[in-house]
Amino acid sequence: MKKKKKNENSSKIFLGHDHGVCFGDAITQIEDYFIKKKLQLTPLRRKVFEILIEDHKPLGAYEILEKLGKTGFSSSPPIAYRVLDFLIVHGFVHKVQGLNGFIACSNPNHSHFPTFVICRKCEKVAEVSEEKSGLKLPSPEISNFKIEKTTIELTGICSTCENAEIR
Amino acid sequence: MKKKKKNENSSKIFLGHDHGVCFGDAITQIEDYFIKKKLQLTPLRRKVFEILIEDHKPLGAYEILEKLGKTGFSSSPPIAYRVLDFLIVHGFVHKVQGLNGFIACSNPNHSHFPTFVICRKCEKVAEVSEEKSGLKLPSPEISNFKIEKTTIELTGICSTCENAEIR
DNA sequence: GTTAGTGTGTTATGTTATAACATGTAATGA
DNA sequence: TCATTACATGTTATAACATAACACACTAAC
Ligand SMILES: [Zn+2]
Ligand SMILES: [Zn+2]
Ligand SMILES: [Zn+2]
Ligand SMILES: [Zn+2]
Repeated sequence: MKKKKKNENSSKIFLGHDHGVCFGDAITQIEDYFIKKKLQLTPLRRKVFEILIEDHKPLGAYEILEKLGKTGFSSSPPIAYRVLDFLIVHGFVHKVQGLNGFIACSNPNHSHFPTFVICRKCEKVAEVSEEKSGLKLPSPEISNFKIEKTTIELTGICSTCENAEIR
Repeated sequence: MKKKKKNENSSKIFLGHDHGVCFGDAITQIEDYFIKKKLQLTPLRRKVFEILIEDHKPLGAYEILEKLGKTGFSSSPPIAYRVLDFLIVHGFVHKVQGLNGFIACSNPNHSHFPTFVICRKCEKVAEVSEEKSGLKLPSPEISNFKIEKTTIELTGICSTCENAEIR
């Protein structure tokens, strides 16, 4: 039998939240991953991840630092940038270039090339998987180029905000 | 003698330069566009565009400022950022987010959603059109989101650099 | 118990971008 | 004619984002 599943969601990528994992799940996932990979999920790293997963929207490094400071950690810039780099390398955080912000991955624990859909008005950001976005990358052979990392960000206006616009 | 067709390059997007318009052409194109749209191609705007088209690679705002300073213009930051914004709005320049750099458009004068292919080793950057990239954006209706602007950047290693790598 | 690797902290600095205000010039139109 | 507007450029100061370099503690390995 054919699956219609995919298209059900794809018609409203930007509605609701496409939060594959929610708070508890996310913490469990990162714990498991760190154990499996023999990495240290230190209090600092855990805190930074919690800050990001909490309201699951992009935060600037300095916003994160402020929150860290309030919970007893150092709030000097290298602290945040180092931990963020680490979490990015291991796929639990992405950088949203267009906002100079950092966001918890919606579907971590596997390598992927996500698309970020960003409403310029309400500033909501959705992470959309390759399948759902309908976006297909060029095959490496064709482009004669080995893709290691992608930055794909679609900025515009979500239907909610568009309907609310007067112009 | 026939002219080489564009798709001859499409199997090697990243080789040679995918420079749809070269220096003279580019200047002519921007002149025509500005006249048609009744915009002022002032000496400053022209100079910034010339700087970018000259070696057609991404330059930082402060690199551009330095070059401006050497030719008698002001070299205070707002000068560059304002002109760059203007040229971006009118489609003659793109920002390469991954490099905090600005690059002259390879195929200006029409609206498009280009892909930038960036070699992390030689730092060459190619602007690839939607057709050539093989990359297809989700249709607006499907995503329930009106795309106004895209940032699509593929970072990795070009075949030339890969062949030269020891590892 | 020395060494190497890792994680966090600190100070200082580098890089990228914008806010706010000032001046000049040309077109518009009471 | 002379205000009004629009626009282009210039200046100063500062904001926002990011990294270099060094210090110190902890642990595991040798
Ligand atoms: Zn993700
Ligand atoms: Zn919105
Ligand atoms: Zn272009
Ligand atoms: Zn290369």
